[in-house]
Amino acid sequence: MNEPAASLGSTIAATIRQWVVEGRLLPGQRLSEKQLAEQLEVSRNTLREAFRLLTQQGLLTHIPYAGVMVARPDLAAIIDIYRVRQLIECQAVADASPHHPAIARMAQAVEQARAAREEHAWLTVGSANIDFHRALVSLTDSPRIEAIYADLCAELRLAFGLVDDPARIHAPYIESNSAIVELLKQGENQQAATRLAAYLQQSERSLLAVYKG
Amino acid sequence: MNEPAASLGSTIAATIRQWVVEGRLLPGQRLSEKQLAEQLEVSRNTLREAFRLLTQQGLLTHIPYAGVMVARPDLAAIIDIYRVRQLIECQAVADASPHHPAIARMAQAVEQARAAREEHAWLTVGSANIDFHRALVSLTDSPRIEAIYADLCAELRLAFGLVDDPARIHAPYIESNSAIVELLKQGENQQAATRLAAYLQQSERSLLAVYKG
DNA sequence: GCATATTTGTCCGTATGTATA
DNA sequence: CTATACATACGGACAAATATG
Repeated sequence: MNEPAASLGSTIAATIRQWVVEGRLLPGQRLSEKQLAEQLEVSRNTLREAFRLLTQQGLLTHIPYAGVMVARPDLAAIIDIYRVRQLIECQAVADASPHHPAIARMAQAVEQARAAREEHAWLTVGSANIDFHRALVSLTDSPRIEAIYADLCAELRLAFGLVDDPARIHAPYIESNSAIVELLKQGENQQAATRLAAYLQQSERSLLAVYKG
Repeated sequence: MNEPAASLGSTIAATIRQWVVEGRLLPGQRLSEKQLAEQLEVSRNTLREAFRLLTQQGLLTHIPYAGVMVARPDLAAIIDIYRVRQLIECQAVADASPHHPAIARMAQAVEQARAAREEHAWLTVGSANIDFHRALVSLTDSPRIEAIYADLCAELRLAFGLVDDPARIHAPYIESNSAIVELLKQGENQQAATRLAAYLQQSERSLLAVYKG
């Protein structure tokens, strides 16, 4: 009944995952087995297990006999990620009950984002925005969809990593998120879904704009 | 420019995957590392890599220091799988263009199912039904959604494996599938989605009924 | 509750195959 | 084309945890 009792491989995977989303490892960068194994003080076999997990999650790219590298999301990947987000999130909102407990978590994330914006803590604003969408997805009450979305978020953070100014990306959407919460509470699911779709489209556009530069 | 040059681990994974969907390995059955490694004539490390891949895909369950076993989908898992199917498939149909090339593939799958039904080849009927839904999902033009759905199908086959009579499960839905294709061609997406939702609900019910027995 | 046997987890050394300089 | 560096795969070894008596 205690913690998952994670194996060393998954622990290492979590570490590398952290490095990737923190930007400590950059997209396209090659990861040497021997070098990383020495640095993390694990054997190559253990490291390889971690590589397989992260490759499956889309964070690393594995080319047989050529090694693994940090995935480099291209334009097509970003478009695809947003297509999946649109499908999952809009449907989640459309089918939501006005009394679902996740709505409270969404409201809480909005408040956190507002407080962080006051202090110009843009990194926190970004995290709160992600929390908002994660809570939104949990409206579906589906463990599998939540797991899929978690992987998607990791890939997205990889893409966001190339963006220098987090304020531009996240800050303008706080009020939009707040409006979605209110609409859900009132049972106006269709309006909420429309609003969410507009947000996603705009977010995708800003991200794509950065990639063209 | 040649074949994907799959690693041995993924080759072994494909073999085990085949065994699982064929019913050669039963849900809940424990897989001994040493025994399987000898049987497949690979080292334990290579086999473990295959285990990681399949565990990530939901086909195997891994408990640290207790080994891996074939996943045993419970009632909650089946309900969850159908929730994901409903979300993905209905949205795919709702947003589909009447001229999408995937519609032709759907129609083709319906014809294959009809032909197989004539010959009472129920296994082929089942495969054609799966092809129908796979084509339906490709309406989204999203590689990630198609990959997610492929994993979902593997889990579903695991659950279907416990069902003795494939005819009961698949045969009645051929005409329903055919109706969906026609509605899509006419641009009646909402009606098609409604019809699809009814099918999924009925399919879920029959599967759950078997599990209670 | 305790000791033992089995299985998994992890690591190392080595040989082979592949890609790249 | 050759050579080097690296990933891949193997087998064996020991440590850690679990299960069984």
